[in-house]
Amino acid sequence: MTRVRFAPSPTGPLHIGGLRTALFNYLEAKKNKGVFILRVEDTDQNRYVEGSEDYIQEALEWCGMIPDEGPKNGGDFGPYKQSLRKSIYKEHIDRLIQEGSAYYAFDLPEELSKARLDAEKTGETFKYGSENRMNFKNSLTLNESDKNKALRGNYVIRLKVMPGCKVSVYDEIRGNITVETDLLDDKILMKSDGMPTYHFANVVDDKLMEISTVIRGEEWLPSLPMHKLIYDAFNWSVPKFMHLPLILKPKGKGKLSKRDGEKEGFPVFPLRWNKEIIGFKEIGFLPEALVNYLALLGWNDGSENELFNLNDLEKVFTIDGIQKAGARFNYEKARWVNHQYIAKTKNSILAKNTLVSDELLDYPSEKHENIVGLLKERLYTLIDFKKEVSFLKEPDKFDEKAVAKLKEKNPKTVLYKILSLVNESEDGFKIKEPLFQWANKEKISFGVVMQSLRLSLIGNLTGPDIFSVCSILGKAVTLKRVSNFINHIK
RNA sequence: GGCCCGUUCGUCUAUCGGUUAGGACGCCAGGUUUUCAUCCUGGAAAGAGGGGUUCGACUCCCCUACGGGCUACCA
Repeated sequence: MTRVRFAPSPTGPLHIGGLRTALFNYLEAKKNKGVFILRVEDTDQNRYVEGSEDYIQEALEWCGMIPDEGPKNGGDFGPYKQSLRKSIYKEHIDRLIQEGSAYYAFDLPEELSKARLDAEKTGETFKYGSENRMNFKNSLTLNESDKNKALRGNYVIRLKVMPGCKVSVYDEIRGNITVETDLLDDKILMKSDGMPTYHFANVVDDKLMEISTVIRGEEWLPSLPMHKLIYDAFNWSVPKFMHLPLILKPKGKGKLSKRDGEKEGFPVFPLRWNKEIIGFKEIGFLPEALVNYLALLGWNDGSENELFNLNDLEKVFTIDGIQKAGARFNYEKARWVNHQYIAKTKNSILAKNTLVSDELLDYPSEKHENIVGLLKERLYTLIDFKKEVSFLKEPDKFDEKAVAKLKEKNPKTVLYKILSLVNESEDGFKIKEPLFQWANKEKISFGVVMQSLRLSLIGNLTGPDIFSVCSILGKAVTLKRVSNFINHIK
């Protein structure tokens, strides 16, 4: 049974790096008809941010990735929030202490940071490990009575790493990762507030929740051998591991951060987080498009196909398609993918999206789908709709440069002809053919004809097909705008 | 600094020892369109460097360079 988990920390809004990790977990689960679990890793109470748990759940739901088990949906392996599992961690750490693979340490944080500074001065890296653990205050060095006294105060519990060995762990994407235990720290497993660290909680929960494959970001690769040591200490078999490449900044150095969005003008979060920070949803991305683009960042199916919705992905996803190197985020391409999805989406569905429907409130609903159909192929994001739909409003100003140019070509006869054709036309405004025939006969260039029409109706020279615009505006409005324009150029 | 991971067009990528190194975004040109956009056609654009292994290396190995990550009582 494939069981995978997405395990974010509720320290703020989930950003697209996390969302992609969730996606690959989800796909691995669905591909194998397995279970997708959401587990909230809230072991750091200082960094807990109100609202982020809900945000994570909502973001996953928006993308169509509903957890099979999790804090909201429940499940047989709960609780799914680490802060609610303290007794479980306690029980397990006690076992390690008893068996001698973990020990209490009483060093003050100040003492440790001083030791760290001292090491830095001599150009060395400080490490609390097998070489020097006997120089510190811990249950290995204190006598029984001092130890018991110390146990009444603050203490942490550290993993006792066996020196002189090699640890090797297999990663499904990268192969074997090997490290010498001499290089490893005696990592803290339990903090002085009684909460486990990530490393410990992660191993215990993955085991207890029967996770078959751990899929997470590459930033965890260096601690993988240490995790293996914890599994070993419990005499547990390890799950499969897959460490995903990171999403990098569009330009410059390093991985994509929350700041990059503000700087470059693109979202890094799926949904709005607060008043200032909007997400892909609010800027007019379809969730399928975001999911599609995120899947493409660091994965491909080996074919030349690039368009996959979540359903397609569930079928074609394989781990051999996952890239090893980090991938730069490219907003232009993301927009292009979104453009493809918008153009493919049915008018009726698009018209219901609030970014679209809000712009259509003043217009008769029977025309909504026509308007959407006329404009959707021009949109890269849904907020573009606001600008595109402005032709419905009477132009408040004209492109005077274009008007001046047009005036030289004596457009009045054209405009009066348009008026009369529109007048004669009953519905549908099939004025295109007669207008062109007339222009041809009168030896008036199409340019003048089209510019007259466009300037009078919209006020400038860009926009969707002008005869469709006529048709949507209706007879009365069209007549009015053309007449107004005739007055304007007097 | 130490450790781990990586490296094909500007970007995302195909190639799994023998290819004119393919596609996509972006860019440029042409076409369709009254115009802008869409759309169609074409173009420029890549194997980090150096050693091996091999009849043959983008592909396998080593070194260097570069990039990324980790190095907290954060995850």
